[in-house]
Amino acid sequence: MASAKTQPARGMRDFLPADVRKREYVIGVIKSVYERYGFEPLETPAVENIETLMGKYGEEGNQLIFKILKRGEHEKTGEADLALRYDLTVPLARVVAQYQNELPKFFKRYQIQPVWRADRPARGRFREFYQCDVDVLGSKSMVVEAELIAAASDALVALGFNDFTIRVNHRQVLTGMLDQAGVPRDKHNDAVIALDKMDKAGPEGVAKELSERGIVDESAVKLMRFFEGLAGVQKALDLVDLKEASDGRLAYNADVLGRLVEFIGAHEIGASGVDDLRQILQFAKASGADQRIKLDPTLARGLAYYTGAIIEINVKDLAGSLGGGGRYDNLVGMFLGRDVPACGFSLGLERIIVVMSEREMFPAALVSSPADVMVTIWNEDSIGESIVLASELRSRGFRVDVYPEADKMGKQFKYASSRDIPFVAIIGDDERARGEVAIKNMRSGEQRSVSRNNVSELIDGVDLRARVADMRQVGEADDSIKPGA
RNA sequence: GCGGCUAUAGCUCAGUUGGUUAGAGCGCCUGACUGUGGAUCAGGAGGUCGUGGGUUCGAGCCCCACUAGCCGCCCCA
Repeated sequence: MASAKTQPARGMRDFLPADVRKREYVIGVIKSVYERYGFEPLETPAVENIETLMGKYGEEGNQLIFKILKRGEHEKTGEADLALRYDLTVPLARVVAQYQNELPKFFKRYQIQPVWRADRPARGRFREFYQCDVDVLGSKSMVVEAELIAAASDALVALGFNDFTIRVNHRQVLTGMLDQAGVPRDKHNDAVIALDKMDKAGPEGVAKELSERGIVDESAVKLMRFFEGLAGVQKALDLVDLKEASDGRLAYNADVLGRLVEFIGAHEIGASGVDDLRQILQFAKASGADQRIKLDPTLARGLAYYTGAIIEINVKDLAGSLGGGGRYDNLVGMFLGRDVPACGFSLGLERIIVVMSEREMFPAALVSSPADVMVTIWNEDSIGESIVLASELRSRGFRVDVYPEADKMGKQFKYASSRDIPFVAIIGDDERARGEVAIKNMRSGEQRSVSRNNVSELIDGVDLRARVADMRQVGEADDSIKPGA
């Protein structure tokens, strides 16, 4: 037999049962939090017309779109007319433009589906991956930003995260800062890319890159002085012994806001951006999410469609982000010809899973066995009886596996053991003669016989509803499992 | 797209300056155990050393290309 390549395509993955359980658990938690915020579900096709996607993500984004060649007689032209969706935001904008009359004035939707990018795979980065998006369309109010931040924050907390940072910036603030520093508009992109590397490359690295990207020294010095000022604030706060770490965060944000006002001054666009940030902090305070927020004037984000606030969530042990989003007030306009204000946020499922696995944050119940009870088969003649017993147990709510062959008892027990099934039911000749069934508790090793009607008495400690409820709870340290188990 | 590292049994890895028949642990299968898993013991299966070329009397080892994976850059969820 010829052995073919069995790996999935590059950057794509198969999900075995344990993987799927983890994924469904995370999706379930996120979904329930999103619904608690009044978001409604939406699904869109994997494939979009290529014009729908092209030009929405910037130059780099265009290259990373998975394109689908024309089919049939046009295939040989090598042209593409369809493409796999690159994110969930642009399809949403299309949907809103298409169904504007059927959707509510303020459309709050969540969408958890895969997207595809022809990117190079890396840790936490795949070519097919799930995004968990929430977006609000129809309002320019910063209440939207604050609520999205609170929802994403709640979702992460519900999954057991407590150390994430929600970085917030604003496209208009970036514009204001760069204008005030005297950076010409056509160099804004270059400057932003350089500034974005502040946390990795440090001030020296950024200064060097600014100069390499053709930002004149005078502008660069103004910018660097500002950011060194911010770093100084952070350093000073680190030295103070605060009661709560979040107090430092709040003090820092207040200070940054003040410095931005000062730096941007009367610059109209910039000042309105700073005002947005002020409001976001104010509204986020009401939900308590402000303690997670860190204003970060170096945050850039690559997607071309953002117009206002930009948001990104980070944890220390992951180079990339756990999620990101922002305001995109004129993306819908590209489809509709009339702007609809919008803002959204996306959590990256794969990255959340990478970090949760490494930190062993998944609840133990997740890796539990595929069944509560396995019914053995005594011999060929008793197969029917085993199936009847399985049906009885299933009707009582147990998850029941029937060993499919009349194998040696040892084999059957070994199989149940290897699958971590907690109870094994046996109806052998003796049991049958007495109208009983033997139940062995595989954890304790104890085995007892009871009449068929009382079987469930011996299968204790198993309650599907309790298990599901347990899974939904925030994972505690001693409630966790080994990754990859 | 760029730079570095890696690829040997199902898994984790040894493998000497290039030299007969490539090893270990774990796992798997069989038996000790005619109605019972985990522990122990005995035995067994499983590798064209990622793929393709090259150097050499001889390559798991050296060289080249390709593929896949990891780390960094770029970008991103």
